[in-house]
Amino acid sequence: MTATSDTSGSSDTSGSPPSERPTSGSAAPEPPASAPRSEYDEKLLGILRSAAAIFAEKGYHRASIRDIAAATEISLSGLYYYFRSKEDLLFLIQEHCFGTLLERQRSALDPKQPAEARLRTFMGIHLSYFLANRAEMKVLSHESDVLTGTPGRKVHGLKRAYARVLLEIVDELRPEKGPDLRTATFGLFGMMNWIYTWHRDDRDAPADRLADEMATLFLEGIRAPGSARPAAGGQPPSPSIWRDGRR
Amino acid sequence: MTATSDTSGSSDTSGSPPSERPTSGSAAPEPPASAPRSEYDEKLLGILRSAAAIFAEKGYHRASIRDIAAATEISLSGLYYYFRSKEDLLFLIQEHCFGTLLERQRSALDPKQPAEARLRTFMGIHLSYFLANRAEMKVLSHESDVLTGTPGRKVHGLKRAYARVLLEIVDELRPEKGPDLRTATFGLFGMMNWIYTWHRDDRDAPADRLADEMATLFLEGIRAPGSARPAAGGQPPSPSIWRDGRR
DNA sequence: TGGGGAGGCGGACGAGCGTTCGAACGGCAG
DNA sequence: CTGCCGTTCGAACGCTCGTCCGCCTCCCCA
Repeated sequence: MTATSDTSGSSDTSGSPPSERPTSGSAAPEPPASAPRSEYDEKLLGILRSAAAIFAEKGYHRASIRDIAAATEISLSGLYYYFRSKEDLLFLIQEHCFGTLLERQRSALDPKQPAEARLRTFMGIHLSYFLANRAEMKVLSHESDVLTGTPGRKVHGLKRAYARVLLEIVDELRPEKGPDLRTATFGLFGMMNWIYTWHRDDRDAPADRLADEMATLFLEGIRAPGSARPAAGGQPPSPSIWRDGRR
Repeated sequence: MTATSDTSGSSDTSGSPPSERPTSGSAAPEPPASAPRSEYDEKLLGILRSAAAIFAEKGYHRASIRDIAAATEISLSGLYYYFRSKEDLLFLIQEHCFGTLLERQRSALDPKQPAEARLRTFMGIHLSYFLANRAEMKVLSHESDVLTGTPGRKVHGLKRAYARVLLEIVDELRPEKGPDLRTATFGLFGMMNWIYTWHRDDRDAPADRLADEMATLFLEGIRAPGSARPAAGGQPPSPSIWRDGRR
């Protein structure tokens, strides 16, 4: 695992208004999670939150900076004091979310615990963060391939690091001739990440119960003795109606 | 279940170039799936396919009609002979895909078979269609809330009907005090639909094997005796770093 | 008291967007 | 041959977008 603990390095080559990008490092060792921070940071965080909500609602490309200006009550041009471009804004949101999530998992997971307990911890944190920050997570899922160049690579790296955490847990859990590791792990991710598609606070269970139910389902499933016997009748190859195979 | 078998009704109020929208009804009883169709239909289908690929790659809003014109080698204005607007184009893609998928499931599922076999059939069809028409499915997932008004409602209805098919199967499978029906079903959908995010033909299993592995995992999981004991240590409520609960 | 920088704003710019219009082309019916 | 109709196109319209420029207002510190 490459030491991805650089606080702000690489891409921040220029110097926007406040010399560089000020204190918002993702790996700073501040113990209490709610430090007062500077007024600049406060405001930036507020902008990120509003922007995430708008990106989630309308999609990144359809949302305009003017929309964000209206929501934050900052003028169009005034916003550019806080980020360099619309892409930069998206990057800040994605990096902040993934960074926070990764940090939380790492500090909560105890390697000495058995894999099952770690799986439940992981899922609990993942789902509660997901449901608490739904807009941000939708942006994370939907606009994952918008960013290019260095920022894109940075977010991609965070994502891969995050996935690796779960991959390792699942790998411990997986019996000899169980399902394929990637299939099981990303299947589990799908189960969790699909949530923003259907979950409604007023009729579905809260995060911790969802995590429990999904964890149980997954744990029982992955421990299947041999396999639940694929059952004879699959279905014929059935040609695509899209005229050809569409690859 | 409301009789949602109307062939094309409601929204097609106007009359675009060829009188109305010609033969492409989703419930027409043509037995061989590969009818030659008219030249107009051929060309429209080709446009839909190209457009879906572009929408999948760049996202609906970022993709321009000019992009589609370039891909199809039809002039910008010439395209408007085949659809009324960009939204209409998206609608045609979504309706076609959901309609095809739903139709296939309905004709493949035999109510006399046990629930487990039906689950495997459903998953096999779903996953193979997904992987064969990846671009279209990405569009279906990503741009599901772009359409408004009548077209939006129509696609939404297809989606709900499709979900209901799986909901009913899972409901049969689910034991007394098993997981919540919606959680289990949409968890399963998530497992399958997340695929376009990670699956790569050159390293991951093909659709039918994926379907088998996921089905086994799910079947063993949902049949868990009591439950796999939620294990003492969850995690504390842990306040969102997004300053407040972000609801 | 005065100078300077952080923070903010109105207004404009060029580019790209979806859509439309009127004209042209080719084959078939009269 | 003449006229029509399905099909295609070039060129433009009006609009919204991201971004930038210059100017203003405060407040802090010397």
